[in-house]
Amino acid sequence: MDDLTEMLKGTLEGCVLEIISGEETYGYAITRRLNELGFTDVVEGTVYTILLRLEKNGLVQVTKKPSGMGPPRKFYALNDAGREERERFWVKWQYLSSRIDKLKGGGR
Amino acid sequence: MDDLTEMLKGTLEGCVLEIISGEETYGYAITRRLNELGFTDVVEGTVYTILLRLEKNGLVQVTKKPSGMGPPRKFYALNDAGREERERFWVKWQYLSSRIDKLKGGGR
DNA sequence: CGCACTACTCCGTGATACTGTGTAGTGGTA
DNA sequence: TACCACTACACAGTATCACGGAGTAGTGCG
Repeated sequence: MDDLTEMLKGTLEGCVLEIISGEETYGYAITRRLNELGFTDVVEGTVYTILLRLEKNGLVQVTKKPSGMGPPRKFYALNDAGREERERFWVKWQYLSSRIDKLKGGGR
Repeated sequence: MDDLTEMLKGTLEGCVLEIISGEETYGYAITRRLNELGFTDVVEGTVYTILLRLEKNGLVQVTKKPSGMGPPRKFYALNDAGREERERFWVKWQYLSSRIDKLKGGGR
């Protein structure tokens, strides 16, 4: 798939929120998960900027744990604000995708 | 619907391509059409920057016509490159939306 | 000891939608 | 005439976001 970066703006953060909501996890693993899910070109640098942003915006709770497989990991879990933001994201996604699909189908 | 601007990045241009592909039209009318379609916050300034970009990238053919209802209008129509770009846009949209929906549904 | 893999940080870049302001043409109305 | 509303386009500046690249560290394997 050729370049999706522009299309991912605003949605990738929501995807990360969704992944975190499933289980407490960390940056490196989130990147691998996104790659598995078809977001093949998403790299670590991108995910870490999103995670720092989530932390700065108070949407996640962060816990540092030793790894055994390398440096310590920063585990992320959604707090209440994070769960609300995740809800808002899905509402927006639903809204947008329905409008786009309507436009595709003739826009009537 | 609260702010969709980030989510629109990369998709709004495709929407404009789709609208133009339906009929030769002009900036002001495209803005109204987008508003009707549910992209309520999209304003003229945004549409004109997209149209200028499409023209600069050689995806449209432009024809100036007098209006009778105000200043002359610049009508836009897709050329071959524009039709190809439109195709690529829908392929990308299909790819992205299917991945996101899969993630939403549990990501398996 | 070097290399691969894991794991995080940070600075800069490019693309995009948006904001605000300005210009201009037409028509209605007081 | 003077004013306003609606139509129609242009452009400079801003914010946000994903990404690239480089660097730092920890573990284990040959």
